[in-house]
Amino acid sequence: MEKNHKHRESTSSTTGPLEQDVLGVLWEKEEATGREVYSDLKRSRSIALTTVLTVLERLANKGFVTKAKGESVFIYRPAFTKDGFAREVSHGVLKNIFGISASGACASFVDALADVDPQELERLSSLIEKKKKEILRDKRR
Amino acid sequence: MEKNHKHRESTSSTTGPLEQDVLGVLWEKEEATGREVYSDLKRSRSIALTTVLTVLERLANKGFVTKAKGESVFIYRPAFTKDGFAREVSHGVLKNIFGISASGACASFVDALADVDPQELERLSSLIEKKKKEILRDKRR
DNA sequence: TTGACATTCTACGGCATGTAGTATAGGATT
DNA sequence: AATCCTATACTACATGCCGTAGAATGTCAA
Repeated sequence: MEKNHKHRESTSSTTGPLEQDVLGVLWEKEEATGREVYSDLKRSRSIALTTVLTVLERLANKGFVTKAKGESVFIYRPAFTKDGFAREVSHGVLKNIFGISASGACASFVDALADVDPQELERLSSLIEKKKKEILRDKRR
Repeated sequence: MEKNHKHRESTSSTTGPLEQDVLGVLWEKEEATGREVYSDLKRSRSIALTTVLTVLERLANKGFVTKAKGESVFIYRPAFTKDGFAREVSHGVLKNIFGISASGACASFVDALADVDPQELERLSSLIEKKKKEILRDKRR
């Protein structure tokens, strides 16, 4: 029996809670050293500096943060805006769910969105319109 | 240092590719014995009966399928319709992503939907309209 | 009884994530 | 130069999820 083991494709590109917290700090600060992120997180939880560094490293490998050499230390920056990140992450997951049932996903999407931020419904409408036009344009070409 | 380890909350309620395939068979057949699911899957991949049974068991534990004793064998049935499943699963994911950026999630939602099933855009529009009216109505009351 | 089939138990490998100690390297200080 | 501090890298363990499946156990019929 061969080992297939390519699983972890449907829900890939996810991030754990800690990783998201680290990203949160970077979005807040725009940029930070590992130690700065550490100091920030330490305020609300018990954590070691090296843990933060490891997580930053992993986030860098995943392409979610950049790591640039500063004067004497590395500076970490988010590779995406919050919006961009949300897009990036949700795209894969959603695509998969749509494959199962687009209508089901749509329904819960609208519901959830209405719950969280009804104003956003308006914007979603325009997004759809824009997308529809985009598709038409592409088709014509 | 205490062990916290409650991770895997953000992207929980996910299912792997094989699990989804198994669900797919059940949706197709409405109900099936383990062996039936196995026979079906075996047509397109090399897999053992017990593997399928294990997966069915896990899906039952997760609440995605029901397991009922039939005449002489267990009968497995989907606990949700495809739509329901898509709702269930996307709810958790979306809630998390909305927490990060509602607008980002919207954008990628539309993108992903357009990728998979452009026709569905139309329906999404009406869903939104309906939702907006619903909100208005509720407000007036 | 024996054998076929159903179901459960147990278990391994790999990967993602949280967690962090330890080693190393490079610059500052004495 | 010897020492020390800090930044970073390396290494490693735990846990949980998923794919995978053999082995043990149970049950019914010929």
